[in-house]
Amino acid sequence: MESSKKQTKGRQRIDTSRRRESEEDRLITFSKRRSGLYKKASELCALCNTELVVLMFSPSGKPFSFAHPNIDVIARRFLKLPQEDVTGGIINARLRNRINELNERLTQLGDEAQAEKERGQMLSHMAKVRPNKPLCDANIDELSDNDAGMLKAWLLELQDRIHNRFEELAANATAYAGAPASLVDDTNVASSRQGHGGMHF
Amino acid sequence: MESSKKQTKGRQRIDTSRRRESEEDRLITFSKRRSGLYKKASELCALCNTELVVLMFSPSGKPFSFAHPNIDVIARRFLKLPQEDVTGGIINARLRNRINELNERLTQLGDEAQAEKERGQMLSHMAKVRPNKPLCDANIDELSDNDAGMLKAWLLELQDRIHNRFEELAANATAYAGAPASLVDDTNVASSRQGHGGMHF
DNA sequence: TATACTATCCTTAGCGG
DNA sequence: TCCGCTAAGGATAGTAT
Repeated sequence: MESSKKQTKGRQRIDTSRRRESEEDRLITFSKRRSGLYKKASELCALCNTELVVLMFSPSGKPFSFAHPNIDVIARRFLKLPQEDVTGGIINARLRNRINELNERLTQLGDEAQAEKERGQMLSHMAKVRPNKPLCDANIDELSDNDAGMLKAWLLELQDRIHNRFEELAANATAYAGAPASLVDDTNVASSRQGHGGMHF
Repeated sequence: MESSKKQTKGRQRIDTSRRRESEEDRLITFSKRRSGLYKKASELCALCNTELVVLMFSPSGKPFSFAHPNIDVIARRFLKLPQEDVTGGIINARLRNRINELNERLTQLGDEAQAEKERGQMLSHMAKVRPNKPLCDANIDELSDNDAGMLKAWLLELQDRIHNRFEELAANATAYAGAPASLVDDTNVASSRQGHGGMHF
């Protein structure tokens, strides 16, 4: 057949240091690369027995997270899939996508407007706590060159930020969540914990 | 030339779901893939204007971290490199390695034995705080399926863990650090903060 | 909006210095 | 231990659905 014309342009080079122009492009790229990052993270966990947490905010301000190696085991239990692995590996592509979905639902407790609002609240809170220390993104690096005391101070600050963020999220979660907490059987969840065994961190 | 024999075997397929057998292999793989993960993270930050934190523990128990997009700017400032980018991009391979080194030094405040000791202390502490909730790796996923209140509880627990870990690290840091904190000019660092401008998270 | 496809670009396993 | 090299494997930009 003379249809030797390429079906697609294939992957094109982009400047990975420059922000994507279009908001839509940014969202698509974020979604794809977030999946890629999760995969890399989980592979690192599996290959090196590493414990790992990723926290991030999407371009639209939504929080996302990934945590730990054993997430696939938990996901199987949650998804009511058999624990034995028919593929011979720990995880396949489709299941991984399901896991990513779970990770996303895990932290999508507020909408974009809410996230922006919280961001403003956190900034003002931080200004109150340490008015002479702006605590910009740089601090972790700048502080690290000093001593453990300052690193500790930064971490306490980070804890405070996280705490306040999720205080807000928790306060407004009922309105956002599809079902109230009372519909979930807590004892059922608690009992399902016993079979896990491995405890790290 | 008849020397068409391959110089190396090139990249070989490995099972990314199975732990590397050799301790040395695990360390090498961890080092390489940690760099890769940092690169992916920084690209995601740059491309999508995303704010991002990665916390991880190496196979030997050492903590590592990566934070935020502007890390390269900060690293340049810290390394006393010119802010203008001669390569046209934000960052090149060599500089990225320097940044990774900084990230590593940032969190390498205790040796392996110390980390193990702390781990034990944290576990006993956690057992005291919530004796009926083992708080295994699974919790973040299990809790997420319930409601924001439980997610918040998990995060508070995580804060507690981080807090205790770094309380210990801070207490023992002077003995480990190469130089006492007084050798570092804090005012110099503080003044260098002003030029940063962007403040996120 | 998320998923599938594919050509192309990028990452990295295995070695060597 | 960390650096660089090479080639094979893997991730993904653009596209269509």
